[in-house]
Amino acid sequence: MTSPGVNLMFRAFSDRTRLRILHLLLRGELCVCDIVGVIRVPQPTASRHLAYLRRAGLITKRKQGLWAYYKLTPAKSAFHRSLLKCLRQCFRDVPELAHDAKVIGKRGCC
Amino acid sequence: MTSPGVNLMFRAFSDRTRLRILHLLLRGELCVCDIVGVIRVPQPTASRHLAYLRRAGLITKRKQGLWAYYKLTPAKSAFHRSLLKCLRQCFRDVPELAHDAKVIGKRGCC
DNA sequence: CAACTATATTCGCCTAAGCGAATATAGTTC
DNA sequence: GAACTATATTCGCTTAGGCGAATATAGTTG
Repeated sequence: MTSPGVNLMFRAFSDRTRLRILHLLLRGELCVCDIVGVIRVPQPTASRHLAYLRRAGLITKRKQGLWAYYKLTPAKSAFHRSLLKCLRQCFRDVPELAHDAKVIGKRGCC
Repeated sequence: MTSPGVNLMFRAFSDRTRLRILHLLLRGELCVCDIVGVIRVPQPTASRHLAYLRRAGLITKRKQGLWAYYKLTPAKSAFHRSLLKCLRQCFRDVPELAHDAKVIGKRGCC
């Protein structure tokens, strides 16, 4: 009846851990262990949030061997594009995003 | 420790009723009875959501006599501006917003 | 002040969803 | 196939928050 999509996408952005994951993915594809290594959260927690983001249509998964790589879904609507812009703008308002950016700069892949 | 602001604002957008209220307010100030009249939700429900939106810093309240008028808070950050843009873009993705716009077009004030 | 009107708050109930801990799955390597 | 590694799922617990119904508050009008 009504679009669950928009609500679900906003909801996806409303959790701190998920916001950090999304923001990391702005830089491109990452595997789970990279994400875990940067945001320092238990691996099952990361997987749970990644599943949530996938359900919301915000990220896609690519499996290769033991690894799972995630990246942002390319925006397919004006709304989605605007949401991604919000994501970029968050940077200055959410302190841990700056921290994450610094940490991932210093890392190789897992 | 961490910014509750961004999370809270996203969360505020993730409820269907609140999204409808916010979208109505894009047109300017409205009183509670107007909102109730358009989105057809019990008055206490509307008040509850309005209180939520106020806590999130998204709307402000003006009391005049018996009436309470609400309007969008002017954006004070790039992030907030982007969020409002999302709000405008939602229009085509959330069917009831078009309906609401039609209904409010035909109304005088309460 | 009594009746009325617009708005706000409280209460009890129920669901979504977050977390840590444990466990399952799947692919790799020896 | 046994051990190992990366990732996913499940479980039990807890909190946020949605809803309807009832009630409270505050301002207005007679």
